[in-house]
Amino acid sequence: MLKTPLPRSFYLRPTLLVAPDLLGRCLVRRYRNALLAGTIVEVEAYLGRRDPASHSYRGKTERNSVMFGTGGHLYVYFTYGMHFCCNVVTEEEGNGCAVLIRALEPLEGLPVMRKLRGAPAAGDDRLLTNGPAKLCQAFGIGRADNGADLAGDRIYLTRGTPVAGRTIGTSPRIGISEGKEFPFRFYIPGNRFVSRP
DNA sequence: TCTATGATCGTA
DNA sequence: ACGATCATAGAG
Repeated sequence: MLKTPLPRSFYLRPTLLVAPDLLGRCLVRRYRNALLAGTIVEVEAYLGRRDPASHSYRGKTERNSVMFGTGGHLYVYFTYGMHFCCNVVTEEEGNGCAVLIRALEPLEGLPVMRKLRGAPAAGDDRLLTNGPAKLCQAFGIGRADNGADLAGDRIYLTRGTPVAGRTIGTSPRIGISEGKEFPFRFYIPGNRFVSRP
């Protein structure tokens, strides 16, 4: 596995090209002294000001300001009073586009992930990272990581094993009330760590 | 100030 | 199906 971070140019493309291209890539996270890693198996695209399901739909606020920055940064938000979720910002400054990472297949650092997830994931490693809030907890991602540069050395993506376009599954996005008609969820069919089949 | 609600998860 | 639990945004 190549350990060098993907270049900035990877993220500066149209979001609907980047999102499926993230499948099979590897998320690497340095957490204290541990190295955590996982393969991305499920994502959702959010298309900025023209997308009613996007946090950036109503323009820039303090909460979503990272979304309006340059691609290649991490947008972390807090929701439902208890969960963090993380997105990869795409395209150029001002567009407000991002891709939500919804599920990972753990590769390295499983013992640390089990400790961070605690009892809810006991006895089944699928429960470590098969959801956007679960994977953030397993990787120790929180408020402090909002705005992190993916070209840095704390959190970044590596090339991994890209997935051929024709084998990618699509569906409507999960948990939204508007924009349900668009198939902007992308996943690896049959992978055990996808949040919903 | 005040209030409704959410890109969710775990338990029943 | 439902409760937990609170930051955020928009209204007043």
